[in-house]
Amino acid sequence: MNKQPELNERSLTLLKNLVEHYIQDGQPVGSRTLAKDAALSLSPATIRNVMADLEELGLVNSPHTSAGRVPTASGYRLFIDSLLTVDALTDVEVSRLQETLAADTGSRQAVLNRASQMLAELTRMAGVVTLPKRERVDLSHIEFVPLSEQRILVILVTNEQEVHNKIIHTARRFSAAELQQAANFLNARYTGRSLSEVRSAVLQELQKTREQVNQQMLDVVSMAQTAFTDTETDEDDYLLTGETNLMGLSDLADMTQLRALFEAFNQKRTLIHLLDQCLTARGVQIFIGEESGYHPLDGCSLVTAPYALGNQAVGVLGVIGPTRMDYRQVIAYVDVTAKLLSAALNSHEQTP
Amino acid sequence: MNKQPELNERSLTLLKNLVEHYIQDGQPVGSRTLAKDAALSLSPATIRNVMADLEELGLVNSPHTSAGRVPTASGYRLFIDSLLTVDALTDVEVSRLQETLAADTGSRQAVLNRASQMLAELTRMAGVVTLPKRERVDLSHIEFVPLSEQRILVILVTNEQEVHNKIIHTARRFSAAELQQAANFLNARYTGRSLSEVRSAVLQELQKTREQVNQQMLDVVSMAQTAFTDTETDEDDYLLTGETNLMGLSDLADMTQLRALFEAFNQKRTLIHLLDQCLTARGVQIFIGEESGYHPLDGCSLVTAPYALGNQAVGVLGVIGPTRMDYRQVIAYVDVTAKLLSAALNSHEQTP
DNA sequence: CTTAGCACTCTAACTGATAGAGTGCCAATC
DNA sequence: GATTGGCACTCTATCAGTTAGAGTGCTAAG
Repeated sequence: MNKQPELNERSLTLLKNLVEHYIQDGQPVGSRTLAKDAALSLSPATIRNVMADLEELGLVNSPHTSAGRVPTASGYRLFIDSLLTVDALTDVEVSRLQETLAADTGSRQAVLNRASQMLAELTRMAGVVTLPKRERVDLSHIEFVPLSEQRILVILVTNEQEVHNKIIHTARRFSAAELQQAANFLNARYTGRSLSEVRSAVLQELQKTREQVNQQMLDVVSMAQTAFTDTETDEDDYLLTGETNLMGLSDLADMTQLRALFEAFNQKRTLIHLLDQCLTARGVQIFIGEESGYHPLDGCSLVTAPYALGNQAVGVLGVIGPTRMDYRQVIAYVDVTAKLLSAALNSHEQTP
Repeated sequence: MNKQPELNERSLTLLKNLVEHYIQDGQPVGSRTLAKDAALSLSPATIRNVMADLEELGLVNSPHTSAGRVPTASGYRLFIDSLLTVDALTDVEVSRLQETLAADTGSRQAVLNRASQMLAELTRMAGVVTLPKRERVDLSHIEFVPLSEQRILVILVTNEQEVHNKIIHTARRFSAAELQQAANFLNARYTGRSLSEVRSAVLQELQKTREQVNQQMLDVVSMAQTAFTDTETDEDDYLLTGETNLMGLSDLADMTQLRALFEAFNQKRTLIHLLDQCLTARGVQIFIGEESGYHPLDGCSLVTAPYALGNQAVGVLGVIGPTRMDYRQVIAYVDVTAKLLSAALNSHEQTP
């Protein structure tokens, strides 16, 4: 393999044109078509030679002997990374989107949901928004409510607005007064501190108290310990809208494939894992086809961008659609939606 | 129209055979096929005459001139109401299902979800379970947590286990002590009584108190009033599983139809309304095809049965699938699942 | 390096022929 | 009068054969 084909300007331009054509029509594009529209006037024959090179590099593909060429995953990748120019949206459009998103009503969840719907509607594909990771969880208030014999309902208010409920079973019965006392103790002592701080503080308390052999105190502390464990791990979830847009896109007409995709949407677990990987990326990130290594997404691409709360990226939003999608448009929409969502959440945070 | 064709025994048997054949093969069934298997030995010609009668009555249908007959919605209806014999499941099967359902772990929601999954798995179609209507909602505990200036988090525990959160805005600022006092007052006075009782009692209190012109008390009561409104209307929802089973059923291969169906699943509102209608029915109820008057369900049937908590039917479960489904089997499964679910919920209730 | 030309391949679409299934109707039969 | 056998007719699915079009690969010439 001494022959290492160069990717000169011309080849790249041709690849770009090919991808753009294919994205528009969904048909394999032949040399004649490319010869016609390119600013560089070349004969079909020349183009065929270039195509042969591109095919050798694995950037394009022929479905059969005499059909035009189709970009491969690598072809899309090169196109997106080096050839694609994304136009910013007009100010008018941006502010229209902002209005939709920030329509003042609603909880944080409602805003996230609107973002997902907006993406789905704009792109006519599936929109997805992960729920924000609560990086710092501050204890606002804790309350114990006795249910039956040894069951106690723990109500945990964090970050001034999020409420968690948890039923715990205790070794012995606690009186209402005891519970009240325990809650008062914890509230007075730990309000405003982060949950992890509280957890370790309570643990220390446990050791200190053990020395003093105060049985009641020890009970309370060990109960609190139970209450604080695993409170954060609940909501690893996402909001998916417009999945049905994916039906009826000719690219995903394969029923079995579509079914696998929808089952994956229901499972959630693997997809959320994939989305989490996008959290650390700076801006828009794209998985093309099989790149994700996640089988149900074969034939699909995922375009994501993280959104922030404060200065910290806490969640990811994006669009799922067929590999043959209008990346230029989708990237622009995903990008601007992420920014608008960050803005909306932060302003919402300041004036609750 | 003086000719009113009789539906004699023979015609009914033939209809029954026809429906059963069609359910199995999905192919229009012709006179010869019917002539072969029927216990009553008739020639195809005779059967053709009967078929002509059935067609005139709108019970069967020919897709085109020379194809066999297919049952219409009315045909299915007659079949289900008068001709179908449902075998009870074997004890072994029932107890196997019971084990799956009652696998001791989990909240009530988890049990409902397992029921839905069980239905989906058994029938290979979509299973649906509505969340129970809380007919009687008893106050177990109420708590007020001050958030910021005039925002108060109300935590309402009902029926010993269900927790509702609600943020209310108040006219003036309340101190933590005041809130504590208010909660104590309400808990002491109203625990164990139904929410609607509490609501009206509080209202009376409001009037009585107004005469005594005790401002603080009045504030508390009016706040409680706010807290108790609209607490019940939240969860009209259902658990749907196995929707993806519907893809790939040849009967629903039509993309646009399938898409409408899935969109309806997402909307939830109309479907829940339809399901609510089944709540009052005694046992298994069936909507065939367009009977529901609900367009996205065209071509689908809905088989439901209510389930009970105590002696009161509080929810509905069922199966959604193509009109051409094995009703005998599905009805048996839906029926037994409803009974098992009722049993599981009630035993769960008694030994929490 | 580029281009024109040519042979070749593959697909999509149309055609016609055929077999099979099923009906409707009529006349014969029980 | 109900039932049946026979026959003509209709509709569908399928297969093979044909054609047109698009596109490629290769080669030789500019």
